[in-house]
Amino acid sequence: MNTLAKNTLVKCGECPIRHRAVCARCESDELERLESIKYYRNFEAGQTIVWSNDKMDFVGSVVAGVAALTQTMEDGRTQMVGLLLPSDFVGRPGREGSAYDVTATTDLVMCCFRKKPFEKMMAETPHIAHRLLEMTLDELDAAREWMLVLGRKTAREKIASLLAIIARRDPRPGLSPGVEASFELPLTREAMADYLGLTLETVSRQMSALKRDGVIILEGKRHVSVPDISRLMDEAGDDSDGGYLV
Amino acid sequence: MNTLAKNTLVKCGECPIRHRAVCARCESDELERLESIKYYRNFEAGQTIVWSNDKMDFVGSVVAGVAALTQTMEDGRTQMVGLLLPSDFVGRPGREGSAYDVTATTDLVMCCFRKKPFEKMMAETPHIAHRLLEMTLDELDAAREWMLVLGRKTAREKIASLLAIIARRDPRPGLSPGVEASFELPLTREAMADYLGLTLETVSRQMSALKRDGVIILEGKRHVSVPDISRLMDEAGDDSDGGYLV
DNA sequence: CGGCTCCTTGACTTGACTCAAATACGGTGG
DNA sequence: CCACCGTATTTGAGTCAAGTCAAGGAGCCG
Repeated sequence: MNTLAKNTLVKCGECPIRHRAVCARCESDELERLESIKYYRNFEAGQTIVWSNDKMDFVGSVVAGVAALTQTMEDGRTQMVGLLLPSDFVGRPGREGSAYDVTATTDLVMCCFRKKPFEKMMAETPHIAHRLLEMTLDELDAAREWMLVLGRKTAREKIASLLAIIARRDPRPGLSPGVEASFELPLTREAMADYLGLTLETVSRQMSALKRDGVIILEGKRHVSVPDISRLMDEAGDDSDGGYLV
Repeated sequence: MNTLAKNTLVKCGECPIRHRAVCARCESDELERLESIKYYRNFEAGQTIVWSNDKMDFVGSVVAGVAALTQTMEDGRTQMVGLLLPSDFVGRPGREGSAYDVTATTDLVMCCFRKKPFEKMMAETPHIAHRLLEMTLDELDAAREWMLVLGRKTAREKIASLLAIIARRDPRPGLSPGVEASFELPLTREAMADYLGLTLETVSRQMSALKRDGVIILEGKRHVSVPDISRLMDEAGDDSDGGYLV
């Protein structure tokens, strides 16, 4: 985040998410056109980006940081329905409001496009529409995978699944010997609970249990090291990648 | 189903899902091209249409009947991750295999397109790609709504949510006075359980409870009548449409 | 040194699961 | 038309995983 100071103008060509975001397939002339309708916005951890049902006058990409999509019932029960990491897309072209609350769970930088011009451009440049279709299909797959987690896994498996996903998307190699992955949790215990359909007490207990059983190593509350990734995958219940067949 | 006999050739112009399926926006010349690469297939209730990870050489639309997408863990736990009703799309352009098992839960008619020609056509006709994007975004919204059901609702609310969804998508008006909706369940108790992340016993108990409390009227195991839809919505926990505002 | 917020842990409760049986229904063959 | 079988469903009794309620602890900042 610190590398992208507030209101810094970044050339699309130098953008860190250039090859993964909705603009991934654009040619340089298309990028120029995008540059003319884009602007950056910064959000602090905890800040709401859009409220559910509010009118959105932009769409955009997460450049740095993590955001969450959540749904809330009248009595306050809430469920996170999406976790947006850098390069993920926010907003739905062709619809006025947001269907969910969008909240920054860490400090965040968004690359925003004014909505009308973006929609016009999408209609005219298949590269953008195709990439957005591809990304939406990927998100649909991720949502469905998550339905299995929510519907059928135990609390312990749910926690392990979440940790495995974060470890996979943040593939910093282990620092010390005997540590295969190591990362900072971008979520509070409560946010984890909202993602997993659990209470925060249950999250805390299962984190402690995984630590006690040596599946993870906790340094402070948020830093997680994983000595053996395939062990973690086993705990998650999807041992399809248990190590065989490379 | 009976109106579409096996192997009957149907002109796209006369197709019952013409205006809702992936072909909805096509012009008549595009429809002709689609007609040249399409064929119909019939499936019986319970039959598997594609196995997870199997190669799919077609994509297509459900014309009549209901199909389910399911994921299964090694130990047999299964979760339904999608319910495909007429006009819904099956398969993912640009990917070899299916990510899920696709099963017919009632007798079913599919309009299939050979995959390669369909992909080629998609690249050339924005009408199809745009419609598919729109449908995929709708499915993503539906999947996320379902995540709230799976993660945060009680068994009783889950059942009520499922019944409300089916009642909404099958808007046959009530036959008798004092009945606002009435429909045939396209799922067994076990399939309902797999959709809702419950056991079939719990589904059965909650169906009995809703019947006892007068929320629904059961005739036989599968036919459901709803005397008061807003009551059912209340039971589902999303009383946003409680009846006010229109 | 309070006063936060976030997290952990303990004790008890409960909603949904498991195991087990009984019942309904549709179809088949006599 | 009826006896019989297999599948789908209902119902009961007991258990357990996760929830609720209630204290504490840890780190951080003014």
